[in-house]
Amino acid sequence: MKIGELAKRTEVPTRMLRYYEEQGLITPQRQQNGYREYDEYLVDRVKKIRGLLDSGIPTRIIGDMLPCLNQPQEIVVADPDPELRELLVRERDRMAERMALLEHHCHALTQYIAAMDRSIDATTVSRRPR
Amino acid sequence: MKIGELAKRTEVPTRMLRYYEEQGLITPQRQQNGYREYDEYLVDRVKKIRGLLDSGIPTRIIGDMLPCLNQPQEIVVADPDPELRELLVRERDRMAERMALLEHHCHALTQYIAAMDRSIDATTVSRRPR
DNA sequence: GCAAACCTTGACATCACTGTAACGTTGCCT
DNA sequence: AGGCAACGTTACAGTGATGTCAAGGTTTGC
Repeated sequence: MKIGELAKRTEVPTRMLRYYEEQGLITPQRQQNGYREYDEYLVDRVKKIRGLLDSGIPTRIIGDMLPCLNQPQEIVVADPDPELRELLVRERDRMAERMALLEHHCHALTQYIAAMDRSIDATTVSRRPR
Repeated sequence: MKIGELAKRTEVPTRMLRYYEEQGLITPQRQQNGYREYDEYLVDRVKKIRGLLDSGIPTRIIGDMLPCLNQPQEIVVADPDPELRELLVRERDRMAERMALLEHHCHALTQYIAAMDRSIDATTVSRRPR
């Protein structure tokens, strides 16, 4: 498929698809006219890349991780590089930290919003004609 | 306290403290010699800023949110600006989304690491002298 | 009084986008 | 066949948060 279709299916703008290619995360074929030609399996791959970037993992590291996350179901690791394992553990722990933080701020915001709503309520009530 | 001490206590590099000031998130006093002088309460504030930035909130929006999150215990909202409420809800929802994503990838990574460990185990066993 | 440690501003670099300009290709309609 | 919209291409510039470094002033400790 061409870049536009992939963009639609992954909800990742074409601009970024080209960027990921520049960063070596995907390497589509080329048609004779120079258009990029994307294989089906890249749909999943792009979604994965987005997820990882959203989790704060830099492209450089994503490049190392992608082959790992490609494993379909039964995960069998060919070459259990201990250095890569270290990297993955570190990143996972950082993810966990970020989650905890997010949770905290999420909660704080929710409370504040609730307080705002109560305040709006009160204002309405006090303004009610008697 | 001076910028170095604040940096140490918050684990935020001095570069960033100056940047946050540039963005209007903190406004320290100045000593006669031009050195920045930070009040105690800024320690918490800076930590909050970091947390929010780590959650993916841009400084522009943090500026609007900070007064809200400052509320000590009993949250009372003076001026319940509905536009601000909208903003907060949007950001909170985005936070929730990001949390879900993080959780998913965290889980995937954990599984992969476990698979690596099993693989290492197997290798070790198969290599064990009989 | 001198060096190390700290502070100042300013400039340039990086990373992940994001926008836009300038231009080529394809598909469709009349 | 002409024309035009939709789609593709590269290339360069800008942004936001951050890193790094240079050149210089201030403080502190020996």
